[in-house]
Amino acid sequence: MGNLADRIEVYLKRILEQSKDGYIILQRGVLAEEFSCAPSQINYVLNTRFSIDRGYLVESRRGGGGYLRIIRLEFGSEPDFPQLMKKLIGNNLSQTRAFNLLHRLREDEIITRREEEILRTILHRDSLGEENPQTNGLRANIMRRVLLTISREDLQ
Amino acid sequence: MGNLADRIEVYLKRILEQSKDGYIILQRGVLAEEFSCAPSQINYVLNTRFSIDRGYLVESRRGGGGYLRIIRLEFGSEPDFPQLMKKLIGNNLSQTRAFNLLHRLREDEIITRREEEILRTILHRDSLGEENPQTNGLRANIMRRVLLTISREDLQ
DNA sequence: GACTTTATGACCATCTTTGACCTTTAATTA
DNA sequence: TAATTAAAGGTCAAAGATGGTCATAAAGTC
Repeated sequence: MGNLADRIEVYLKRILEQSKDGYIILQRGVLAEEFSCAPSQINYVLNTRFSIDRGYLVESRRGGGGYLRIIRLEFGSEPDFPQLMKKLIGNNLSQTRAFNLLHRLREDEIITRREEEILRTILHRDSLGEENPQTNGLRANIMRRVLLTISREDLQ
Repeated sequence: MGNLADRIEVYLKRILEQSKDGYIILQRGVLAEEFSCAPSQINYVLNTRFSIDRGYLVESRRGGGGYLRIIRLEFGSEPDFPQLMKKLIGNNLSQTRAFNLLHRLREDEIITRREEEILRTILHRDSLGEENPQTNGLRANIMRRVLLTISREDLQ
């Protein structure tokens, strides 16, 4: 965790966890100031660590009184999360996006750490073959079917 | 044992021995610096001394804050695990044989029921494509990599 | 001397960090 | 109130920081 992006991620997740409403509001400039970094670094963290695939939504507003709002999307209670996931997966899934989705499933405790590692192994380029439309299609296919499996009643 | 590769190997194995989680994290550049050698020498050591056949997995990350993670596999004490795996799986694995193997792993309590179902889903024809030498090769590849993953000491 | 193992360096891939420039919105002013 | 200014946040490309690969040289071994 030596790098800045990771530290900012940890910090944001910590206060997000403490917030009771499932979201936090903050200012980009202030946060950048606290970490002594370029403001755009905050955007980098938001894009890579708080993406939709990872289960976060970021709203913002510019101008005076501008802000960032980071919202945690939990589907722990969502009964048809496979449906949502299906939308996220589509017919093409890159390794990066697949890993992000697994990250989210793990954070929501829908899969265990071991299951995440097993699935990462399988969805890795080294298993499926170099990244191209065909393997990305295969990856999407596998991911969709896995979600159906883990949402089976008898496996809860 | 006077050569560099051997000395690096001994060093890494010593700290790996002391680690309680079965893995260590370090930086390639730093290690190379400590041994006053080319960074690629570290890769040489990892490839020749910390290969899968010898019971290790190596993960890495590039860019700022990058690192190497060397993970010990459980079968470290079982020296012919790779041999066994070759015999069981080989370069071609039909769906039927894969399912039988999963069943055995489940009976031996090496994987959970849920893990078995997930893996069945993935190794099914409907995921990988109709049975042919190519998909059977892919299935074998996946199976092999999954077995290695669940042998990771940090996942026990 | 031929073969194998070890070591290096040039070049590549990926992830992070920064800075210059842009857009949007609120506050102020004429 | 329309125009202007100030105060946010957004984008993107380039530079920086790692680790990976591969051909080749150097060193050992038989």
